[in-house]
Amino acid sequence: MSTAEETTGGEIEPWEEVTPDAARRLLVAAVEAFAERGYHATTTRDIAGRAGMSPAALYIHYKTKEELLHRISRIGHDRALEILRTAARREGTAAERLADAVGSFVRWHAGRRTTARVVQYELDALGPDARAEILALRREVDGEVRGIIEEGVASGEFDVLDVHGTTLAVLSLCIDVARWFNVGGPRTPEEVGALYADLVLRMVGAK
Amino acid sequence: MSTAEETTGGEIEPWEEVTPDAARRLLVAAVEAFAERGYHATTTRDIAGRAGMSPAALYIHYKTKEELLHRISRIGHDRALEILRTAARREGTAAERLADAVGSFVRWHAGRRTTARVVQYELDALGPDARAEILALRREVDGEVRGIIEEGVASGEFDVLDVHGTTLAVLSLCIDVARWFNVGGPRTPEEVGALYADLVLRMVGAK
DNA sequence: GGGCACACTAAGCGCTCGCTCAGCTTCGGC
DNA sequence: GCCGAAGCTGAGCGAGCGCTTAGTGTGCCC
Repeated sequence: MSTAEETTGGEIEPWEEVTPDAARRLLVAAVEAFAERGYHATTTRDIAGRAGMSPAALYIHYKTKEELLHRISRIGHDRALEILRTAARREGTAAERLADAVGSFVRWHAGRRTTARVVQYELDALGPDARAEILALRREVDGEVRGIIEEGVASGEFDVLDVHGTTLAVLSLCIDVARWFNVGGPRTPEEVGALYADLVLRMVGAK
Repeated sequence: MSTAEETTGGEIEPWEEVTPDAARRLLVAAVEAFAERGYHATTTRDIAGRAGMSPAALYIHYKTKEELLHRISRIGHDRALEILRTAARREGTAAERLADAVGSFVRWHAGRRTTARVVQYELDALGPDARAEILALRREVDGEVRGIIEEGVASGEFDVLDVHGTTLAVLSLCIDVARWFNVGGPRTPEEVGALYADLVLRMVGAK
């Protein structure tokens, strides 16, 4: 395991908002472990060990193992939403903004694959309250993409019959990258982002 | 919880190849539990309880909890491959066969969502040998879809620059249905299948 | 330099996990 | 009517889980 150094589309080293240092190390260790084995198959001893600490140290910075997942999920969803908002609110045609949104969203899912995996696939491990909070963020994510598509349809740029269904499909395509993308594989996050942006423009019938 | 009765595209009641009856009940219970909570969060007591048996009964029919997952994954992948092969080998243009493949594959992921969820998302819980066996089946799945796309490109029906990447995206779209599809939701498996078939034809630039 | 807040560890508690095993019931063959 | 095989249960073992607690080391304020 090496320190991650891939370019991920203008992102600074993440998790810097998590302090103190020991809490961040634990959180980064949890992201890696959850992404590798899943939340339920990860032990608190494993997380603490990866962070170079004893099992009990975890509980000084986090109340429970679930709080770690909640924090990761919250920060990850905030970041995902920020990426989409930036693309949605820039200047340009709907096609340009949709391509930008899909491209950067996919680059994030590929380049920060470990984080994205936890964020997208471990939602069910959260308790009802945390889950509801995260689901609200997901609806905002959906809204950003739907907004761009609706504008493209309104302006005549796009040819889409089922806006909701197509929005779902676009997000689906992006999110699933976290499942299959292989960091050591033949494709860079940039290449996948460019390919998927093109495919999505075809899906919406961009002129 | 009711007995599943949705139409799923001409499928007979599945798991009938699993005998004796008690073994099938346990396997169906395991599919439900794994799909709901995930493999690692499911206990053997839960599986046995759903099947109306004591915890020890499980071990008369299966050596370990992992063997249950392996059997489910194997049967599910066989079924998925069969669906794609049927579509790929029928008569018709590449566009017709691709639409049929995507439509029926999506209908299966939506209509048999619990099975599909386990099949697509619990692969990592398998040991190395079982995992390798399943990965070989996945390569065959990939090959069937890629084959149709290659034929469409060769015949001039499709306009695709990156065949491998586009194949990945098409499968991605289908598989992710198992993550978000809601049985009580507003869309039927048939509707999603039809929408996704149309989107995929757009992705490959079908004339 | 004494006292105290803070970050951390070693040890371990109570619990539940996957899985086992001795024994009970049922049933077909003769 | 007896017997052995097969299917299943009740009780429980050893292990590992999330988390707690008592105690230790360290650095800062005065």
